[in-house]
Amino acid sequence: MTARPLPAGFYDRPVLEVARDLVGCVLEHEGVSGRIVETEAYHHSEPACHAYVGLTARTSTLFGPPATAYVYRSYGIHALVNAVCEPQDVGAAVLIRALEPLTGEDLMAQRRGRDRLVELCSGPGKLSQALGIDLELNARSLVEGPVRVLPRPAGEAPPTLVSGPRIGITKAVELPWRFCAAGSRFVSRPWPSGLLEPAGTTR
DNA sequence: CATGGGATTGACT
DNA sequence: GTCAATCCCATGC
Repeated sequence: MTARPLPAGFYDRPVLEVARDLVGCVLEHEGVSGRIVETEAYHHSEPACHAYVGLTARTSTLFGPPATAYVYRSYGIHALVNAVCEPQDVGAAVLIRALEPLTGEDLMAQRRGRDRLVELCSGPGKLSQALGIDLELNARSLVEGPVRVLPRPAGEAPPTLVSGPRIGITKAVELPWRFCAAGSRFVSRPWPSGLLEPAGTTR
């Protein structure tokens, strides 16, 4: 049987909670899917977030209802996928940064132009390419699809998390708002050894 | 209307 | 380690 997507209420919570809880869940688009192994949280109160500038044409999705996809173009080339969180009028989202491929690996490899499993979804630009997600899917529902997030498969234990600074930003670099499945080889970068820190022991 | 800066990736020294 | 590709959009004149 096919799992039902996470309900909208899952996203209508503090973005840091959602970022942690999304690790281990499954991102799916048209039969191609992967287990989420890396996320980052963004909130309009801090300058690394696009929503920091307030409501504009670009950020309207972020300030919209939770459980929608915020997809934007990065560096002119890549589409980055986020899950909008918190109530309407709060600009907050979780960036999906890496997946462990689960289904549709052949199509992923074809779209990516590479066949090594670890190179298919180990980065936010890579995974959107592998899943065939582009800017047209911005503002679409993550419950209704076509891009959906499914709960952690039944019987699967919640992953142990490690947290650390977010990648590739120049502002608010000190916030430890990146979350990875401990030990996963599918994350976008190897974990900095000095920053290993079980998320459960951080507050 | 012109400009500049990216929540990245892959190729290359 | 360095660096270019490439385009959306916020900002400022």
